Amino acid sequence: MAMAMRLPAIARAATEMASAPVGLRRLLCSNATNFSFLSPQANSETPARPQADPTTNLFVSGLSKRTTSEGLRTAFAQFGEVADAKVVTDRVSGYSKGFGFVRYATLEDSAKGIAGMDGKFLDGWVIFAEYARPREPYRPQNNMPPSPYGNRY
DNA sequence: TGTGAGCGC
Repeated sequence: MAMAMRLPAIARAATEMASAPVGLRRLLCSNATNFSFLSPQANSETPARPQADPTTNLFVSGLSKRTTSEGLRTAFAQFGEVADAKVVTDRVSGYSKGFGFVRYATLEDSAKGIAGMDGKFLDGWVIFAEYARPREPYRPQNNMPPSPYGNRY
């Protein structure tokens, strides 16, 4: 009886925690060093917005290492048209880094994707779906060693 | 334990 209660209770707790806003999630998932509710201006204003601006692009974390880009696309495709889905993998080992990106065709779809997938289970792991931050500008790695003669010809 | 927070090439 008691054993039968264990798994559902854990699953429920995980889902509840996952359904909390991202800021609160950080509080629940880690031993927070910053108790912002003790701060006077915490209620009036939140200086740093925890959530990125809405985009068609989603950042998905908490993925199982076994989840592939195809699995990611399949899971998110039930809530909208997925234009692109990618699990980020380590270049040398090929293993998943445990997070990825899903780009929907429209903003409406991406909103539905978050609502439908955030805090849900995928391959046995509770995943987090949120709007992705704009990708860092691509700068080609300049592997040229500094010339002893300087950069002038 | 591809040891688990994160933002990709």
